[in-house]
Amino acid sequence: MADESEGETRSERKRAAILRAATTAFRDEGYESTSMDRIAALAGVSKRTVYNHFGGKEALLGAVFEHHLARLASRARVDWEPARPLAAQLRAFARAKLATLEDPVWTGLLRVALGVFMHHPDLVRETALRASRSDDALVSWLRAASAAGRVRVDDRERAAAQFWALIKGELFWPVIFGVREPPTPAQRDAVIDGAIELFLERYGAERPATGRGAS
Amino acid sequence: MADESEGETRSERKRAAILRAATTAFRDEGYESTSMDRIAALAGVSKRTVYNHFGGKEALLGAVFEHHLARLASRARVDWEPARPLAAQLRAFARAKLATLEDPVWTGLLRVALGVFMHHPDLVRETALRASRSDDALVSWLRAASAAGRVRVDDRERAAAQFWALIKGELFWPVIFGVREPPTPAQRDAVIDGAIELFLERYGAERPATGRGAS
DNA sequence: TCGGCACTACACTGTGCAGTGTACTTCTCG
DNA sequence: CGAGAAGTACACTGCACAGTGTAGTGCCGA
Repeated sequence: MADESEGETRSERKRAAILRAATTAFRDEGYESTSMDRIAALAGVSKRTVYNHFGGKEALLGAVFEHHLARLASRARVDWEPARPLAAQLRAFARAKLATLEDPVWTGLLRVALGVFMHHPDLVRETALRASRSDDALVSWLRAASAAGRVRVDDRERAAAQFWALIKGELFWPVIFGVREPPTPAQRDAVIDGAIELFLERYGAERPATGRGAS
Repeated sequence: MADESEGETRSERKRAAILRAATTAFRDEGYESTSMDRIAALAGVSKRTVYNHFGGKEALLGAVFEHHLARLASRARVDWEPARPLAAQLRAFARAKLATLEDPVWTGLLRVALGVFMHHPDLVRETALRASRSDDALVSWLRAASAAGRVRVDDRERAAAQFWALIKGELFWPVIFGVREPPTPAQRDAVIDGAIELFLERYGAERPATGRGAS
């Protein structure tokens, strides 16, 4: 939590405080309903300082968003490992991506940011591209697995999209939109396993028997 | 286009005009950026009249949303037909649901409404429930198909969720969020076919090859 | 033709907020 | 210590807009 406010310039400390304050304010109150005065107060900083650090309200939201995006980007990635069962590797993919879901700060913030960016098609597109960069990792993985003869996929893009659709459609969007409670780890794994089963039934090339590989 | 402004009370005509104006205004400008004055002007109606017909801004958005929801709800549904191939029936499901995507008024409006409702968890839940009512139709369909021995599905809810996740994940969310252009009919059908293929490979019982009887 | 309902024009309140300008204080670092 | 960068307090501009009150006008049905 308070691990980023140590041993820095006064300026950097202030900046961090503002970002933290803005994060919770935006998340809890929404964008429009959060005033810059409130953020300043919450950060224990003068309003002027907020404006000295960030161009304006919109820029501040952008900075907050970037900040957390970067924070989350430092999550593990998955590489092709010939020796490991396909299901296990796919599970790792899914878990890594869904790790963001367990970060309530992020989900709340994303909700708000989505609402705001929705009216900024350019921003959306740009940010979405960066966020879906990780989706591409699965494409590479599929290429490797395909070369190794472990999956039979002609259209890797589509297969990857399908996999993510299965995962996100059940676990991500419903949570983002508040239609569903965040899943328990057990539920989450059940969905992931279901998705992997569906996926490998079609694309997997190694099916031994009733290989519902219990790991 | 102008098919709902005929032969009605003056009051009803005005009301319709307001709804129409609000629709385009909200869709084009977003919720916050649209003033009631602007809607009134656009509808060729005095601001006071707007307030006489609708409680306030939020209520107006609600009414607009309801209006179009009702308009779209008058779309075809799909029933279990033993004689028809599974794939064809599923395709009908998918097409019916995606018909809304071809209504640009609706997508634009949904975008805005999502942004607003995002801060109203109760409203979201209620509306989402109504909107996902149609998902349930697939569950019933699966029950019938299962009883007829044409599919082997234990968890129908999950299977239905997976199907919709496949469809929406590739065609719905990306369009709503403006990450992707609306698909051409050809692209749309390609995705649908891909989803159906994946789905039936696992759940279809009329498939010759990879039989996983197990039960 | 007349009564009343719906609509209009418009002024007006009240608020909330983004963003700025400035004189003053505090911190930090050489 | 001393200078300058950064922060503070606060007053203030300007605006946009939701929502209301009212006095008058047009419309529609009986």
